Amino acid sequence: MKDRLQALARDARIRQVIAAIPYGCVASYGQVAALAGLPRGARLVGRVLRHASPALPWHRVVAAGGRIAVARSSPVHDEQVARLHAEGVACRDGKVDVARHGWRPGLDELLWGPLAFAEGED
DNA sequence: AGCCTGACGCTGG
DNA sequence: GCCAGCGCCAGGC
Repeated sequence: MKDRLQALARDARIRQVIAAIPYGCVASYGQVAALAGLPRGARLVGRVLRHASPALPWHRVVAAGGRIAVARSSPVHDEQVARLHAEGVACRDGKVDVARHGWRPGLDELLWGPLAFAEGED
């Protein structure tokens, strides 16, 4: 039963990290996982996103290199591109310019409160 | 217990 | 720059 609780805590951390991605920025699955304390948990982030509430800024999570993770043919893909575009993040050929919109934690967190969300739990 | 699957990531051709 | 392979962590059956 404890495993179950740990799993929930894990997912919660992941959701919190995603929620912490600033408007107009994007973070990779691996980055989110790492910030959640799960070094090789990129796939877990994907699992969470699949079940997550639409209230989460899921569109700010992209694959490595700024690539939109879902298939270009998928309606979800278009949805994500639209949402990103809405906040000023341009998508070129299913990709986001990470150099320009990539989330670089440390700035905000350093100023507003260092990853407080990624600690408390456990 | 074992095998398949996945909104991933990295290396190499 | 696209595709194939292989590694990775969990969950569903």
